[in-house]
Amino acid sequence: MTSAPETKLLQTAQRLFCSEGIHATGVARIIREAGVARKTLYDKYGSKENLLRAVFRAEADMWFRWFDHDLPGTGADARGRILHLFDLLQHWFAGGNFFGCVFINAVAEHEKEGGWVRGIALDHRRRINERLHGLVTEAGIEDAELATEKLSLVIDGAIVTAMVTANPSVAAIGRATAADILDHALRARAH
Amino acid sequence: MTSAPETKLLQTAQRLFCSEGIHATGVARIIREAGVARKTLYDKYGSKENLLRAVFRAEADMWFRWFDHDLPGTGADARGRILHLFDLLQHWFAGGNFFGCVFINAVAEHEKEGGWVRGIALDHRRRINERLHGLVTEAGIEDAELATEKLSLVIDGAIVTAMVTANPSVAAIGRATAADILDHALRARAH
DNA sequence: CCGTGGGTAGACCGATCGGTCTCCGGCCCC
DNA sequence: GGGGCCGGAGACCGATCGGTCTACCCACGG
Repeated sequence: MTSAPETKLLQTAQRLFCSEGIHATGVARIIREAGVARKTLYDKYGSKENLLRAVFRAEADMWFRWFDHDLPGTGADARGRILHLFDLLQHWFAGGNFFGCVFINAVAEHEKEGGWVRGIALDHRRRINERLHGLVTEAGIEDAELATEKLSLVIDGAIVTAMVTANPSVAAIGRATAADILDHALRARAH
Repeated sequence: MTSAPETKLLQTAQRLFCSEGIHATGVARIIREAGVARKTLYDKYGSKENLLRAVFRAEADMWFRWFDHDLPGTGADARGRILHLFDLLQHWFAGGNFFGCVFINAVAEHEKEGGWVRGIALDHRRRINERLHGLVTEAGIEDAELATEKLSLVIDGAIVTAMVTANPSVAAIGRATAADILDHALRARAH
């Protein structure tokens, strides 16, 4: 199993990178709040940048646990699972350690032309949208690409709004907007 | 009139803060690309933080030119003006100097508990939503608060998605989503 | 009982940070 | 034509940055 200092570093970095900002978080603070020696961080991760990459992986894992475990576990139909995704978002927002999506925040504070961060965020977004597209198609929506892009945009809007306002209930606004999108798309099919 | 070095500094900071990140942009780079002396920056703005405040003011001014000049100038009805806002967003995204909203980006890379940045972003958001609420009410929508929150969320989603993907046409996705929201709200009124 | 490996504590490095200061060139107005 | 001032060039400051390295501690297996 992974050693205790390693996971402690990952969790501390995940919290600090989002709540304080990545550039604003010094290595000294990470190791102090993780209760770990400086050398241990560099033994385990090699650099602050690699630690950030590990945080990316951890947040991506959370999303795919949602798609591959939590959502199928509800037993709901495709439309219900899409809407339930916003309940999972609300739970995330309300968890007390939510300060935005680390992918979005990282893109915001890194160079956007030619940097490596945006590429990772784009890949993450692509993989999320693949899962969304599957649900949308299963729901019987004709223009699945359009509906997927709309839902993806609403999800990002909910995440950013929750970060700025610190109000978890914006997920319910996103849920209602998603319902508008799905209703519109399914009504179009009924023609 | 404001002196040339002052506006040059503001424009350079606006571009660099968004394209490279605020913390990642050093004062040395700002003055180099602005072609201005270090002393001039501190004579005009006093600190990097105050320069950031000026960038906040400049971006807020853009939004209120939209609401108070551009949108009324279209002559469209309230629903049409709400949708036209997304055309303005698309023009903003496609301008070549778009790397996200400086308010959102600044919140993303600053401390979110007890910091001054989030307060400024919240105030900006409140003032935008006031204008949105006026348009939504004028469009004859019953639950104006809900529709306003939905539209605000879609706008933020479009901004963030455009930042990550560098694709201006996501504004059209936002426009179509806004149409779904308005249609749903206006159909509810027809009952 | 001793050796080894994982971990802590913390000194230390060069680079860069935001901010202050001095010096000097050139332009404008009396 | 001369004095005042705006602003460019850049040296300089203490603090902090990410990263390296040494010394020591301690638990565990032969």
